[in-house]
Amino acid sequence: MTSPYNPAEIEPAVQAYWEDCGAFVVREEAGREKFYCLSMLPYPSGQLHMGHVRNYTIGDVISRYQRMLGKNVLQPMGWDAFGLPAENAAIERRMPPAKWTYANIDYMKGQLKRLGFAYDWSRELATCTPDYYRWEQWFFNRLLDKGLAYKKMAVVNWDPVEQTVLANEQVENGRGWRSGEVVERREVSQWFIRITEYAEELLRDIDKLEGWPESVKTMQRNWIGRSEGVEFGFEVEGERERLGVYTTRPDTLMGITAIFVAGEHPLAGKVAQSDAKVAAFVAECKNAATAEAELEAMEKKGVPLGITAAHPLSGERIDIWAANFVLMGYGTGAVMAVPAHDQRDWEFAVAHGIEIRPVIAPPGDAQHDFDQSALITKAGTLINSGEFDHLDFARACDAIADHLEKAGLGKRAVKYRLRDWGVSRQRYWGCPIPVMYDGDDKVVQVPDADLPVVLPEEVAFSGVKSPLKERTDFRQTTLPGSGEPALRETDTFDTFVESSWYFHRYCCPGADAMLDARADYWLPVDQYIGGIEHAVLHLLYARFFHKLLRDAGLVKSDEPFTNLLTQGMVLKDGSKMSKSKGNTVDPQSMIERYGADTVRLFMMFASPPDQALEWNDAAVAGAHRFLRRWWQLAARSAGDVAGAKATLAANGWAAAIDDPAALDLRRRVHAMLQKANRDYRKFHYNTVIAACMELLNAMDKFNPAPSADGAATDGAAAGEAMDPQRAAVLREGLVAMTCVMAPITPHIAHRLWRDLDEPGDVIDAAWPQADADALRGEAVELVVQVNGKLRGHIEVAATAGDEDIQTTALAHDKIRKHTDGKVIRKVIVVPGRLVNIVVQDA
RNA sequence: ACCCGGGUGGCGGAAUGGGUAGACGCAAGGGACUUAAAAUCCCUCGAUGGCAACAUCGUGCCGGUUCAAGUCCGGCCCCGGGUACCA
Repeated sequence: MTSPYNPAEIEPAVQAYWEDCGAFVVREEAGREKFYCLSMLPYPSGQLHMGHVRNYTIGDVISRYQRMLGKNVLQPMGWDAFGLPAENAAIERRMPPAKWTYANIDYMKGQLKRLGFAYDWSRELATCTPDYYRWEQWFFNRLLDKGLAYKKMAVVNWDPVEQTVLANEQVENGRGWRSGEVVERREVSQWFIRITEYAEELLRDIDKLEGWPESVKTMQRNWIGRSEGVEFGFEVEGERERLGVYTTRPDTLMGITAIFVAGEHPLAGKVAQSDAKVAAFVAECKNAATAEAELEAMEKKGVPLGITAAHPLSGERIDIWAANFVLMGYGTGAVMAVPAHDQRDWEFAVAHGIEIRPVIAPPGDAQHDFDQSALITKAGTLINSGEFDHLDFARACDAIADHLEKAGLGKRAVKYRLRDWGVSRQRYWGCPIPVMYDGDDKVVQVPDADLPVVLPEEVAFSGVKSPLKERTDFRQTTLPGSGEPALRETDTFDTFVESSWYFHRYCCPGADAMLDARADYWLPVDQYIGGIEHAVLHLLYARFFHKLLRDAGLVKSDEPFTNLLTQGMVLKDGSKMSKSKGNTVDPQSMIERYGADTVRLFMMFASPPDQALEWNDAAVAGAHRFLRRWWQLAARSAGDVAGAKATLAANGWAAAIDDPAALDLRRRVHAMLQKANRDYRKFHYNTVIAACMELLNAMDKFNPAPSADGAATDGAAAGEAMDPQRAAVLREGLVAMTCVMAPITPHIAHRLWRDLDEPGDVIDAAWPQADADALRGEAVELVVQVNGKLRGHIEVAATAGDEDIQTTALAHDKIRKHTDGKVIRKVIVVPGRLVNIVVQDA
């Protein structure tokens, strides 16, 4: 027990013990409360980075804590193994992506094990294995059956570096999320999944996600982008079809003084055939589309088409313009312009001399200068709108919408910003989309019995173009039934498809189906932990997929993640750790130097999980110092305390202890427990650790290390056995601290638990509760204020009444100094806290 | 522009539903031990004035509510993140 703290010896031994007894392998147990704790699975890039370590430490602390609360805890881990980096690495190293990926998984798994995470490795999965993706292909067949997956030509975001299509979610500021290159627009035949079919439910159910951060919910709401409005048409001279527009402000209908259509709008195209100026503008819009992203604020440009439309209510002739800011992809590609009440329309109108016609009076008596800006309000009442004058916003919208509907000119409509999910990728290293094409290029499903469509792993991979196109053994196949020749699809799925259901599959390892009944035992996930960067992408797709699975009868719940914790970034020198910035710290070197417990402790101590964490080498050493002091205190506090414990327990601890220092220490032990219990629930591990450090400082003073000359600095002389009562109280503190620290630093806790003669393993110890009796002191210290300023402290009996407290406070020397010669107006007593004496000059 | 966060010592960060601002740790300074260094231990550590006791100021800025405001209310400023011609 006197050996120095040596994590290099302790940690592998404890990990081997856990592995040998299958400590973290779990089964479904009917009637026992379950807890499914999930961390976002890593991409096997080669080695863990600090972001992973932080994410997985948080998940592990939560899992181990929940286990000590008595729950049946599932904490799985796996690999998001398909994706582009494997292809890049393959080109660089001239090895197949599969080989590179599996080698990385192997190495990173070793790193995770070295960190001591309590994973059930028997459920491990890698998304690139046919065992996994065959069910994805099977499910795609179900989506095809239901018409929820379909193929269409579409203008797509084309990443010129990655040579592939990107989803809208993967385009950031007009650039590819991974390549950072400006995205081009191309028309390609693509596979889509009908997420828009679920837009309403995905939006509505956000309200159920009480355990999610508000920020993430807001981002998802904005992304889905629901709006309510009216769709209606304008009669256009010389056109049979009406020109449809969509508006969320039908109340401003009488203020329309122009109509704007997109450059790609058919009407603009038609006029362009005979009008060179319009033709030039349309061409400019098309070219600008590519460069659009590069221009921070593009100039608002437009040309008149030289044709007019009839206002649906007044019949007035209104000019139609082509304008570069109207998007063909949203609404109808045409908008009504109300320059008086829309800032963008106002700017365009001012630049092109279009009439600004106010139809809303400013609220109250306010005046508005339409030469300065548009009047944006929903608070005014209508003017210049005939029969609709004097109506407020809500009534005007209703009345005008009713009018349009009755006249058959339009109808109320709900629109979403959300687009269907494009899942085709022109990449090799992904899950093959399980379809084929017959001689007429018609889509034919691969029968379930022929799944999986296996991706060939031994490939010569030299360039960016998918080797699948050249592999005739993969490409050429035959039609089911007839045996006629057919060609396989060579596109693969977006890797977000795999990561949308991996946590379902964790529940059902080895199932000879996509999922089985076990899924509903574990799901929904009780706690999900991951990076904020997935607020929309992954978390929206996963919610969507869960609903698809539900509607296929595979799960029962509506939402997959009950609670979500988004951890903050790991920073170094104020900016995010990244290879490109060259400010990374390798977790491996830290583990080798200090041990896993120190790295985990620092991660949890430096800041709360949802905030950014600043890496600090010196503070890591400080965390290590704490573990060493704890270890040493435990070592010199060993010895048999069973007898004293039994005596104290029999008589009631609080009543039986007569040593005031022991009584005080015991109060501190239980104060720590009270704080730890409260803060564990809030994920405030930094303050839990601070409370343990405080307790350690107190215990260190209670049983100090002998000084060099052999004499103890306080209390009993060195070598002399400690008073049994004191020893028992100290032991209680050490045991409590070991429990509380166990989820954070599980290796040292495991070893000390044994050394402290506690039964079983600390991973299964019952979570300790604070003893109210221990917290109740004989006396309490109160703060005394005069006019809100701190002037002194008094000690009163815990049972003292307000009268006594007041008398004691007023009698205090320092207080009298501040109250003498003054009139006492009021005395406020806050029980257990303070006394405030309000005085006034006489 | 809009929507979320957030501004507290030299630094990371604490502070139950208004109730001792700066817990805990890091860094720094001083001291002990040591031939020396490392390690360890002890002390100091928001600002200003004072030998000191102590006093005054202090949680981005201005104002308000209250016996009492980092915390609540109103108005601004700054930083981080997200979304943006969305009709």
